[in-house]
Order: sequence, then structure tokens, then C-alpha cells
Amino acid sequence: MADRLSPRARQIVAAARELLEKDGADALTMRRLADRLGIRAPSLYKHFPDKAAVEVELIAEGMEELARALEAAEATGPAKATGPAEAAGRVEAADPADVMAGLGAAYRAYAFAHPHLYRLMSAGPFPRDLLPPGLEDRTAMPLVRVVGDPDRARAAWAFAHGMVMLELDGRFPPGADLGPAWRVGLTALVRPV
Amino acid sequence: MADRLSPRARQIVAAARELLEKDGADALTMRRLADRLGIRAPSLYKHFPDKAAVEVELIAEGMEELARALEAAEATGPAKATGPAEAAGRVEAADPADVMAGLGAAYRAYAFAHPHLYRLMSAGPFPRDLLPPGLEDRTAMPLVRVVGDPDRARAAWAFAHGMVMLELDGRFPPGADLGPAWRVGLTALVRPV
DNA sequence: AGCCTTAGGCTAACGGTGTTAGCTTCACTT
DNA sequence: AAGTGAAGCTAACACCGTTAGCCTAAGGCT
Repeated sequence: MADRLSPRARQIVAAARELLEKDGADALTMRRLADRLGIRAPSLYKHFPDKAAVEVELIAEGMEELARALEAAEATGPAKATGPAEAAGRVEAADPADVMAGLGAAYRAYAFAHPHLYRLMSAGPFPRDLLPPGLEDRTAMPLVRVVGDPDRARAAWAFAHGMVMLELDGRFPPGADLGPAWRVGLTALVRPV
Repeated sequence: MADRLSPRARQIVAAARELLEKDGADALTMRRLADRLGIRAPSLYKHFPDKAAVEVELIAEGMEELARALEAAEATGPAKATGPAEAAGRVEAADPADVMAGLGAAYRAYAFAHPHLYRLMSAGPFPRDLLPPGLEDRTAMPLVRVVGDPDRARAAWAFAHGMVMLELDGRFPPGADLGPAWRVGLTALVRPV
């Protein structure tokens, strides 16, 4: 992901990410991005063909991180499953429901830790062709493994994405506790016994 | 919804809707909107304080229509439930699974019939205070009725919204048949027996 | 009748956006 | 020494939402 970019280009992406994460999508402007690097906006075009290309880099970065977070959650299981009982060598297969809960928590946590990046990653037309091959599948694999078939995985993904977007957009009644909704959705969509 | 708007304002909203539905959100521009009405952009500000106010009107319109579509689906049930057996007077309570399938189909159908309007309605910060009171609840009621508790309704709503957004954004593998994913999600999230 | 207010248009302009054209400058290679 | 490419620069274009200020026609009031 990083190897195909020149060092300067990587600096630009890093600055873009700071800008995006701190001040939101509206703040991610070619002029402001250039400002932060001490250059003028047109100079950015020596490194990227257009703004979308910079954003694609951010999307790839975010997907990579999200994939890692999900893989970690899959390996670990939810926090409470790492209790004293399993402390001395965990060999038995984890309960799918636990894995599912862990994946959901990790997904939600990532989205809320990086709301603007999540929005950029997961909303709007998808630049599939410009992304490193395999990244998309990698992000999806943990979910597919735990729920079994692809259709169920898609349903679960849609649920998680929908919950995050509705939460981020303040679409649920203000002040509502959404823990139960997450729990209901995740347990309903795990692999059926 | 329409009564608080002057006739001219209603014309503007109508033109805005045509623009949005035909050419997408990027085409909904104050200058282009004015063009379509034979006036200049600044004149629009005699009728609306800003562009967001026009969009709020469109959002209200869309939510109203979606609410109607869902209410109709709730009353009718899915197409196949209106078969010969029920033709002569339907009194028995409909199967929740059927109602759920009908609601899902109606939701999906509305979103795909008006993709740009759906996006405007359902993505981005929600102007709750500027919308006609009760409209939000009205849209949600059919779903709440069929699934029983609010948490389950939120989960189901998130699922449907997520499916639509992922579909609209081309996030699923190209060419994938998403019927099964919809079916799995909807049946998993109806009220449990 | 005459006046005055208001609705609803207009032009000009501001600051912001992404982007292009064309110039320069500097380092490195031949 | 000459030449070349990378990476900066300024100026500018077309577009965006929005504001200020002007004008004109219609309607109500004295």
C-alpha cells in the first residue's frame, strides 16, 4: 500500500489524514492540505492526479486498519471470553456468538474512533479498481468465517454498516442506548445453530 | 408540509426535486435550480434562507412518501399473500414474516426508485428540528409494529438502510444477487416465535 | 388620486472549491 | 558543461453558496 507511493506522497497522505480526522471531510481541501505542508495547492498535482487519488489512499489505509482490527477481534474473542478459565491455553473452538459479538464491537469501535475516515471509506461510490487487490476480501473474511455463508455475511455487514451510519448521523432518537439494538442484531445474524 | 410554503416556494422545491432525481446531488445547485425556473440564483434567497432549507423540504417530501409506501405494504402484505386464498375477505392476522418481507421489499423499492432522494434523506446529519413533527415516528411505526420491541426495530432499520446504501454505492461484489441477503436479514430480524 | 410598502426579481461581488497552463529552479546524470 | 526531470511557483478558469444593494410592479391606505 505504501510502497507504490513516493516519500513525499506519503507525507501528503499523512497530512490529509490529520486534516480529515481532526476537522472532517469539509476541511480536507487541496489548499488547506497544501498549507499544512508549506506548499501551494497546485504543487499537490505533481504527486497525485486529483483529490480523489489522495482520498483513495486514505480509504486503503482505513480498510487495512479495519481489517487488522477485525482479524484481531476474531483471534481474541470478546473481552470476557479471555477470562481466567481460558487463561492457560485456549484450544477449544470459540462460540460463534462470542466471536460475532467481538467482531461487532471491534467494527463499531473502529468506526467511532475514526468517524470521518469511516465515512470516507464506506460511503459514496466505491473505487474498487484503484484499491490494492485483496484488501476488500481480507476485510470481509472474518465475518464470512463466523457466519458461514456469504449471504448471511452480507446481511450482517449491512446491519453493522447501517448501525454505524445511523449512529454517526444522529438518526436514532437522541440519548438512546444502542447497545441492545447491536446485541439483538448480532445475535440474530450469527450462524443459526 | 406543503401548506407552510408559498406557491412559488413549492415550484422551487418541485424543480429542485427534478434536478436531484434526474442528475444527482451534484447537479442540485442554486444556479442550476434558478436556471430551471428562469431566474437568477440570488432570487432564490427571497424564498428560502439557504440551500439547506430547500433540501429539508425535499427530505420531508421523501420521508412522507416513504412512510406512505411502508404503511401500504403493511396493510397489503407481500404480493403472494394476496393470492386466491385470501381473496374473499382477509380477517386473520397476517404472518409477521410476511409483513416483514413486504416492508423490506417496499423500503428497497422506494430507495431504488429514488436513489438520490433516498441518499439526501438518509445520509448526512439529520435536520430533526426543521422537519414536521411526527413524520419521523410515522415512518418508523410500521416496522416497530411488526417486530415488537424498539431495539429489534432499530436493528432491522439499520439492516435495511445498510443494505440499500451498500447496494447504491456498489459496495457488494458486482453482479451479486442480493435477494438472499435481504431474505436472510429480514427473517432473522422479525419478532422471534 | 396619491403614497408607501412589500414581493420578487436583478447585477455585482466576495471568498471558497478543484484544477490547468506555463514558468522557474535545483539536483543529478551523462 | 549540457541536459533532463522533479517539484515548486503564479495566474487563471469555471464553478460553488451567499450577500449587498438596486429596481420595478402590485396592492392597500389615507
